[in-house]
Amino acid sequence: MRPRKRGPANKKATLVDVAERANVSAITVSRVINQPDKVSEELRLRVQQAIDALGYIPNQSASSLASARSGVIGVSIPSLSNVVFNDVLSGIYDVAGASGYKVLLVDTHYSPLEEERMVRTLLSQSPEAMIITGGEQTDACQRMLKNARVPVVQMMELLSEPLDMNVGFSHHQAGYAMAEQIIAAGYQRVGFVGARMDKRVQQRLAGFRQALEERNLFDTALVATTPKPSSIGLGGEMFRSLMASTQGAVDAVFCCNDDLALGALFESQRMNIKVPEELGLCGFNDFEASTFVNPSLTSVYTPRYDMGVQAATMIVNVLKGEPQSEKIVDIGFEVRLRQSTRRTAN
Amino acid sequence: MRPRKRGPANKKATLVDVAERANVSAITVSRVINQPDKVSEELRLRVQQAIDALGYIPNQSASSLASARSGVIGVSIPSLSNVVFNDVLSGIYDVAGASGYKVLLVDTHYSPLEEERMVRTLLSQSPEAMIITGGEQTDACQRMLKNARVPVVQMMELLSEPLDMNVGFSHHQAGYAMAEQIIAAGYQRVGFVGARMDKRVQQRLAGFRQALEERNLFDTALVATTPKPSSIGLGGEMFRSLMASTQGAVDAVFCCNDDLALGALFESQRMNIKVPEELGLCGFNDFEASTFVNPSLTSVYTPRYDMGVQAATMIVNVLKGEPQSEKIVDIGFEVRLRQSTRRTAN
DNA sequence: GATTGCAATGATAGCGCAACCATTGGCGCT
DNA sequence: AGCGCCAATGGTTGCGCTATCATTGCAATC
Repeated sequence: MRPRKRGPANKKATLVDVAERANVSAITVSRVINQPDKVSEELRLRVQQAIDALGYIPNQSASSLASARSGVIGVSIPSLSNVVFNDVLSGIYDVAGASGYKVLLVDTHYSPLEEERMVRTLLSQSPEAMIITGGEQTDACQRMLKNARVPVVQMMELLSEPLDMNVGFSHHQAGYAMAEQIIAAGYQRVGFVGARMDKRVQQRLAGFRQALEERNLFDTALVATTPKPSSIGLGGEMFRSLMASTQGAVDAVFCCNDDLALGALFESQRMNIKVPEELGLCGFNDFEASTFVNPSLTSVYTPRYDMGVQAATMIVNVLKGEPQSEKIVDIGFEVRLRQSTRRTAN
Repeated sequence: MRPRKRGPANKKATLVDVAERANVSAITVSRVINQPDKVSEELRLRVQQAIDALGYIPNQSASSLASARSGVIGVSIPSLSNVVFNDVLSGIYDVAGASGYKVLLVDTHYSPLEEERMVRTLLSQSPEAMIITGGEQTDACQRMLKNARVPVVQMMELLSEPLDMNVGFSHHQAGYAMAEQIIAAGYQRVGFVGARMDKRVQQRLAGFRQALEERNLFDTALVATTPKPSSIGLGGEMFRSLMASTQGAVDAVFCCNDDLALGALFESQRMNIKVPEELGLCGFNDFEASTFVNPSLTSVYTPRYDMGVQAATMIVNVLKGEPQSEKIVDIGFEVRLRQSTRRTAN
């Protein structure tokens, strides 16, 4: 390599440049940045001055390489556009940021193959820990994660055999609980509307189905699903088509999330179907709108922000070397009954 | 440093390990990874085999350090929980991902000081480009960005003096246009409900105000603002309190975004105020719910996904060395009139 | 048949930083 | 006084990779 040109401010300043200017050794500059209490007040000020004067910004690549610490937590989620992950990410960012970690985020578009590619990308950044979604990684992906020898949290759902740590709740139980409540509210012919149909949605459906089967109320004809991504518009469409195909032989509908449920609710208004009197309606995740819409929408609250906080906290604690309390955390859920299932008659 | 222990798989595999196993030089392995066409078929296969066998994952820190290319685009947004940025991020991620760039994302919580801190963090990762939000960076922050000598896109709004590139639309014009439409629909006493009141919301308000003032319709008493973050719940509260404080002397309300507007709409339903007959209502950003709610909500559509795509595309083109068409792109907006301002009488 | 050109591969030398160990000097203790 | 100790600072080395410049061998050219 050619000797570097030494023109004026030709290149970004390095540790050595700062050291020269402050008339100290490079390692002292490094200490000023990373372990300021190990440096005398006087030197620290002198060095800080040189840093400011040169506009020095440490090169994290070099630091990572030399110290084997990147300060990065890799996070993989299946969808950036699904609002559910916003809240989770907020929790992760808040905790990670407060502990000085950077978050490198990737979107797998609900594809295990893309997830594998993305995890490889993340691992090449030498993250100190990983937070990933669910448990449907490819074998190769799981192997990579194990070889990486960093703490891993799988979040969003409870797993029977997590790779390492796990925080989530049982989507099966949640689906079951919601179904029970619908029935308890007096509805009998309960339909299901589901989109995307990823693993977690399937589990909700399974829970729902079990609750109904136990009471001999389950009817496949009342279940409508699609691999398309959820949206309010889709919820409306699916609702209308379910009502048509069943010729109204449905007295309640459980939507696999609140987008669909809101769409169904708005559509039912246009169809002049009275909710909750003629039809019960409920969703999942409890978005803010569900509280405020008229009638307010029954839903299953999922502690998404807390889940993100929990995931990041587990990571940070392990990285700090603190004793680990729990490897698996059930963050729970909460059925929130509102007007949309409050059948007055019956 | 001590000689590294050579136990079995004691450490993660390196380029050299792969090279030894494949019986080639290290640089050849590097080529197999980065410029496969420069290596003969035979060697390429042999090396690939070794890579797979060892589960080798390149160390991006070392690569960045040696090549001065990180493959990272730094992105700074003011809020992770504001859904508006979801769409923008989706666009950025789609384009960046397709071009092989990683995205390092930070959240500044609408604070210029935190933004400065976060930009410093981003720059320490040697990003090849930066995408940041708006133009209210601190002086120090702007200086850092200039010294970094990487392409920078400021997005979300049009700036008179962008640091480098700029993509957005005029919030002033958008506010003005919406106000014009409200008036054209026959409303006269138009209120404004705004939350967060960041620069862009202020510009919307300024545009709104100008349109009303030009017609002698502006009345400060009808403007309600708060620094709190927007939400549906807040929209309901602010609407109710505006109606109370003005004793109903308002015949339309422009909310600075759709969260507030939906909250206001739901609240108006509970207050038995007929929209659009007794009251016109409109929002901003055009969330999906606005299309489907009853009555459907007039709003200003903002091309958020496209804006993300545009920002990332500009970056990628510059990085590719392609001739740059435009440094400043006005991505536009579109007033979408719906039922909530469709006054039947008058 | 000698020359040129190019494709394929290798050797060497850093990139900027921090781990490690060494050195210095001052302090408290017996 | 002599010893050990610790705080403050520095010198050297190497983290894992790629830019750069060889080197090799072979085909195409006249």
